[in-house]
Formats: sequence, C-alpha cells, structure tokens
Amino acid sequence: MGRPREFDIDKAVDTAMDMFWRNGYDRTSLSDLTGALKIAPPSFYFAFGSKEALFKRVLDRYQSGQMGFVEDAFRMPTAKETVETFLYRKVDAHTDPSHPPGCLVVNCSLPCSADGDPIREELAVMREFVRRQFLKRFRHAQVDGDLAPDVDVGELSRFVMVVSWGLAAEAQAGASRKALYQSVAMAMRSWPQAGEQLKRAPLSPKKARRPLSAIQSKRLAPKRRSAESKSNEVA
Amino acid sequence: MGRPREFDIDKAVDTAMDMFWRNGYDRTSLSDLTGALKIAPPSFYFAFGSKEALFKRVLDRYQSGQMGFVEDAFRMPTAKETVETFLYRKVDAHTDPSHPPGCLVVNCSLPCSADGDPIREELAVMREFVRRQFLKRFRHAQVDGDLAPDVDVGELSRFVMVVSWGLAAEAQAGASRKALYQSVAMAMRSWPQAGEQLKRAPLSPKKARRPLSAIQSKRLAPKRRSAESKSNEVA
DNA sequence: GGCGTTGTATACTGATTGATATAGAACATA
DNA sequence: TATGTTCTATATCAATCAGTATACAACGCC
Repeated sequence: MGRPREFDIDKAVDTAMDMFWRNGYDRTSLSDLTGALKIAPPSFYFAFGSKEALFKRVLDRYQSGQMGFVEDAFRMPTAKETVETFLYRKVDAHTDPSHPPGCLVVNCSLPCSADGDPIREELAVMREFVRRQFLKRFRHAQVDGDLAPDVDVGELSRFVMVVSWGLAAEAQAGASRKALYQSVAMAMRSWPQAGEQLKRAPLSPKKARRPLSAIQSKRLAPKRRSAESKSNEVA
Repeated sequence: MGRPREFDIDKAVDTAMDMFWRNGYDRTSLSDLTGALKIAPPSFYFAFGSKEALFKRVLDRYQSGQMGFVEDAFRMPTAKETVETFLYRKVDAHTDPSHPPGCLVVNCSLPCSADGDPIREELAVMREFVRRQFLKRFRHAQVDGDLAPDVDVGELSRFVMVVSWGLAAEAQAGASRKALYQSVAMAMRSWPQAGEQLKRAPLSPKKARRPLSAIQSKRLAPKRRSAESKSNEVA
C-alpha cells in the first residue's frame, strides 16, 4: 500500500485546530501550519489537499468533539433544561484551559463578509443551523406543554443565540468560567413563566444625540428625548 | 502651504471604515484601500502613515460617531435606564442599513490572539473599558439607591457585556433590528428587582457525554450523567 | 522667476502568501 | 529484483503583502 505516512494525521488536525482557534483562519499561514506540524508543504497538500480543506476537517472535528454536548442538551426533557444545559456546557467548552479561549466558529467567522468567501458562508450556515434547532425544540415544547403557547419561539431562540455568542465573545476576551456561569444564570432569569406575557415596552427606535459632556455625571440626565438631530460631525 | 490634497481625507476615513467594518482588518489589503480611495500608495502613506495608523483613526471616528450613544446612555438617571438605552442604541447602530451589519470592534477583534498584536491588544482594551464603565455606574447606582445593595455588580456588568457582544454577533449575522429589540427586552427581564437575590443553582460544572443518537428525540433523555468517555474518534 | 513645502505618479522593494514541479524514498505485491 | 503506489524533500512558483525611492507637480511666499 505504498509508503506509510510519517506523521499522525489526527494529531495534525488537532494541532491545526488549536492554531485556527487561537489565531483565526486568515492569520494562520501555511508555513505556520507546516512549521508546527513539522512537515513539508508537499506532504501537507498530499494529506489535506489545501488549507481550506484542512479547515473544514478541523470544523468537523470541532463539531463532533468540543461541541458534542449540543446533542446532549437537545436530549434534555424540557426546553428550559435544554437551553440551560446548552449554555452551561458552552461556557465549559469555551473556558476549557486545554484549548484556546472562546469558540472556534465565532473566532473564525467574524468578520464573515457577505461577498463570496466559501468558508465564511459555511460558518454562517452553521450558526443559523443551531438557531433552527432551538426553534424546532421550542415548538415541540409548546406541544408537550413545558413551554407556554403564547411564547414567541422565534424571539426566544434569537435570545438564546445572542447569549450564546456573547458568552463565546466574552470567553475569548478572557472571562472566567465562574463569571460566565453567573451570566448564564442571569440569562435564565428571563425564561418565560407559564401564562406570562413576554412583552416589554420598547424604547423609541431612534433617540437623538445630545452634546457631549463628562461621561457618567450623576443626575443631569434630561428625562426623555429631544429633537431628532442626526449629527454627522466628526473630527 | 504647498500643494493641496486632491482627495477628501474624511471621506477616505469613512470609506476605509466601511471596508474594515465589512471585511475586517486583515482582509482589507492596502491595494483594496488605495483602489477604493483612488489614490496611489505614496499618497496613502503621506496622508495616514501606515495601514495600522489609518485603522486607529477609523476606530476614533467610530467611537465618537456610531458609538457616541454610549455617552448618552451613561447620562440616564438610573442604572437600568442606562443599560436599556445602551443596548437598544447598540442594536440601532449595528443594524443601521447605512453601514455594514454588526460592530466594527467585534468584527475586527475576533480573533484577538494574545500573542502580541498591538491592534488586537487595543481592541481588547476598548472592550474591557466599557465593562469598567458599567461597573462604576452600578456601584454609583447602589449608592444612589436605584440598584439593590445586594446585587453583584461584577456579575451584572458581565451580563451586560455578554448581551452586548451577542447582539453585535447576531447583527453581523444578519438579525433584524426588530428581532434584536426583542432580545434586549428579554435580557432586561433579568434585571434585579429590589431585595431580590440573584442566586441560581448552577448546574454541575462538568457533565459527561452520552453516546450519540437522533438529535432532539422527544423524551428519552437519561436524567443524569453516565461515564466520562472522552471519545476522540475522527474520520 | 526662484524657493520651500506639500501632495502625487511611476515603478519597485524584500518578504510572505498559498500552492507545485520534480525527483526520490519507503512500502506491498509479484 | 521489479513494479505500482504512496508519501516526502528540495527548490521554487506566480501572486500578493505592506511599504518606498525617486522624480515631479502644485501651491504660498518672496
């Protein structure tokens, strides 16, 4: 069967994952990779085909490995437990000291310019996929009866995603597991109670800018809006 | 006073901001910039010094322009109104159709590898600065009496940041203003009521993986953990 | 006009990007 | 040993990266 490979391809994928995770896709160059993997470019291309193909392989491994808890979460008996499990396990994954902080997908998907990059597109699809899973789960929960029928499931799933990406961003910035646990607990306080309406009086969509002064002065705030002056001044 | 500049330097900064915002710092090349600005490299370097210097200038403009609402928020009379204003105005900024979706800082700061990049460092500092502003504001609010003294202000400020970055990430992914307004309203449901304890029973820090099966099956969830089988299988 | 200053145009720098051409080395089977 | 296949090493590819050297053009002022 020909000459045997002289490096462990799984370990190579793990090493590459760590590098992409820590530095993003663009900032991880081919020579970075071949240097860390201690292989020459031809071996790299023979084994993986291209940098992009390796990255997709890394994504697969990430999904089935570090993100494997998602399946567990969706196996919980109630929608609330599903979300709770999802968020706590996500904090665990993003603050696990044996890996770079934050989320591989988030770290690599921002910015995800709309103009054509296939990798960014795929990452965007992955993000949207999770939200749809929650949507389905919540609809199911309304049938099961563990989620009130008047709850806006679109709204709820969106909120879960907001918190989820926020946790990833804060984890990447260095927030501790404990601190993010507290944030999850706080987010779960918003969970709709039975029969409770989710409505909130929204603020006015646009509020005018006021002339600047000292930030955080104690009580000189004009109570409500003034005029709609879209000041575009800059230096 | 020498030869007059043949292009509008403020418009150039705006154009550059749009490009960085949409594609990130790394993916915006010098030739992209000089191409869009319709100037030759020497003019670029004469005017801005370097790509990095231009980016810092863009950041300043962003802070005093699109992010100017932050000052307004911190001028609100109560901590709750400050947060509410901050979050709603942030949604406005990140879904403003006259700019790329999402947050310039977030889009450019992930990944923010710890190893030495000055730009990433600066972006990280900017992120942390906002959280400290909230910390101060909340401590002040406890003195003023509009925030219960038993509230953990560190926890609260962290939560605000989680929601804030989450909104930015979802906006960047294409979420609508209306949808994010709902998420803000939902987040504000967590706001601590007077005299109420913020505690929540945290889940166990680690939960084992279970063997995979169909995602989202209705009610076959094994209630608690099984063994810690860290499966490292790959294709 | 001559001069100092300021901005622009052409053409190019060395370094790095992702990816290869060519050749040879290491295996299984014949 | 011969052969087909699989993997690796040296050396290099064109393209692009951020940034410049040099020369010139346009202004205010003298």
